[in-house]
Amino acid sequence: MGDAEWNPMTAPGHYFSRIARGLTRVGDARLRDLGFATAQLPVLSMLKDGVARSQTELARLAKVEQPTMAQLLARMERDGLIHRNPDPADRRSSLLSLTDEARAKLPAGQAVLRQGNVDMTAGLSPDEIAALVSLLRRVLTNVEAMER
Amino acid sequence: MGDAEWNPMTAPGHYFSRIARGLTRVGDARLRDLGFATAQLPVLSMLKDGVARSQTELARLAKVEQPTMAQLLARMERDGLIHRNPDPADRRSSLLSLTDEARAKLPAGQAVLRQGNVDMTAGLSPDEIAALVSLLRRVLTNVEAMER
DNA sequence: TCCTGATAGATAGCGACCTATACACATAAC
DNA sequence: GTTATGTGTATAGGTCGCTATCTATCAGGA
Repeated sequence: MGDAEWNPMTAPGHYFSRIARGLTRVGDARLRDLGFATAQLPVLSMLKDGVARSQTELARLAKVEQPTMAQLLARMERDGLIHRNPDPADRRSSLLSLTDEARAKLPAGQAVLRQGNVDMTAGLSPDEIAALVSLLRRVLTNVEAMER
Repeated sequence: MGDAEWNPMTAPGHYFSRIARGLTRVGDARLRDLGFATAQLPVLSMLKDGVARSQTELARLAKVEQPTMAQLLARMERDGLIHRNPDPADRRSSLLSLTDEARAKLPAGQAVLRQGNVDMTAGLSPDEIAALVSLLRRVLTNVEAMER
């Protein structure tokens, strides 16, 4: 095989990086007027309807490590999107919930991300989109298996 | 539609982020013994065979912004992977090239990344892999169009 | 030749991700 | 009850990506 000519830029793996970075850039640009960032939307969505959750729970659900979530939440608190209340059942823990401003703007933020998902599959038929999602799921399963 | 129930975690876009991060984590772990990082491989590959390139050229080819490449190259120089020589034709510019150590270890690093690309498509038929790459290319084209 | 606009790099500052580690509190085991 | 273990957060330190901005040099046209 032409392994001597193998180029990391044309390997499938690199497409994931470029697509993910591009989506984040576009998403952040489109969300900026709302005062949101792409990485915040999972948290905001998990706290909607008045649900209060702990930092660890949010990290687990959003699939990031706990210190990553700690930093993200610190910025969101700084920016007035969330606030903390002590967990009455566990003095180590705080429960996070949305501020009124964040709750009010959340639907618009979700709409922006939804539109981004539509835009990135422009020109793909419903069958092709379904095939893509199915393949992404299988690749993600493989990648998670590689981590152990 | 069930838009009220739309969840960013199950949107296609989020798969790209998780797959990309997972691939980077796995790649970095597998490359650590070699002293390489995933982000360095494009640079290393572009400088193989004694080719010397400028920082701007490397940034353009690797599809990252110039300051990103500047930092990456600074770390690589610190770690003894590359060195700079003044460009005789342009006093603003330096030409980067590989150190002997980096050149010696490059094939092993490329093999690690190649294997990662194989592992992440485990269980996919050649046709499915081809379909995935084709879909990724189309999505990337869409994402790049969204940035303008 | 001199000015003007393009280009190469450097630097500052920030976001989002990671690992490793420390600490406080909770809980189970004895 | 005391001890051991587990769990929730915090903190330190590092990589990689971005935008914005600055300086130095180059190159073309008046």
